[in-house]
Amino acid sequence: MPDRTDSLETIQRELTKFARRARATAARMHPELSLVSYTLLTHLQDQQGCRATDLAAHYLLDKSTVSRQVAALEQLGLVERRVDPEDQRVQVLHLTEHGTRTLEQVTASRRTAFQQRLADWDEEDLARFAAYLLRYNASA
Amino acid sequence: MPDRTDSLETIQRELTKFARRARATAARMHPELSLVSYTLLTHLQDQQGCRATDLAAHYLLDKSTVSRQVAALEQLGLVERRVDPEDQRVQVLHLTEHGTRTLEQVTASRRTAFQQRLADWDEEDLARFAAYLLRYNASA
DNA sequence: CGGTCAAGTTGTACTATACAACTACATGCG
DNA sequence: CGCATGTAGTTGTATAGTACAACTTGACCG
Repeated sequence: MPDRTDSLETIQRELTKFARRARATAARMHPELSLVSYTLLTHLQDQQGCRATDLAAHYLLDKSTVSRQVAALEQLGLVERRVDPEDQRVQVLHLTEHGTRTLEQVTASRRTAFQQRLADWDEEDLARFAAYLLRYNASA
Repeated sequence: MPDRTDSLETIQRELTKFARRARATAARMHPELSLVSYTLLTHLQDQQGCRATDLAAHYLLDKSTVSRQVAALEQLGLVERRVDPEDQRVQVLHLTEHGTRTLEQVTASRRTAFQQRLADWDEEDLARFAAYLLRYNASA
């Protein structure tokens, strides 16, 4: 078995390799929805709507970045803003019908890509890999 | 145990989460060396020098992108070009002394960050996680 | 030799991003 | 109440990274 240092080195190298490719791959797969846009939409879906500030905090993005991303998503008709009646400063963001459908399509095709890529993994390895990734990300 | 679909979903979600954060984290950690520059330098180190075209092919980047990255690294004195005597079109890229030292520093501090983050993982989990990442990336 | 191919550079454009300055609204204290 | 301070979001500006297309230079083959 490799020792601790070897494993750390490998983890670092392979995660880096993955990160480098991810955006480009995502962009090629879905020219219509960047990795960032995609994750913002999934967050809106999971949270059933949230504020721009929440997105910025959750994804460690500047609020100006989120503001522009949201503006673009709104232009595309994927997202809509509803002013919070409790606080006029706040815009609660929601997926539109079109946004929901688009997200479903992209999610489906991403899922297919992952399925193919992991087709020859057995169920136990998949479960363990998933658990490790969760644990890793949770430690951030 | 989660079923196959659950695991695939988790893997997809967690890898995406990681990818989204990686660049920003790397940038904060090492303002002097972006994730891309860092990986280009490590490739030069591993390969003991290579051509710009090789970098482009390996990292799925356009040759113009690599050309500019390399120009920047040369400006910083991290990389030098040596025209291949066999073929005047080719520039073989090498780390400079300064490049080697800078890369070592960044690598060391990245290693420390990973060590801290994975400090409470036991050796077996690390080895397995490393193996899964290797296997995953190899399937690309 | 001349045509075709390969390596690399440069022009141009676009996206994602940050930071700073600003507007609009909210809230709480004197 | 009314101003001070704080929060949500937008806009101006700048930068990095990237792609694609057009170009230059050199290699190689028939």
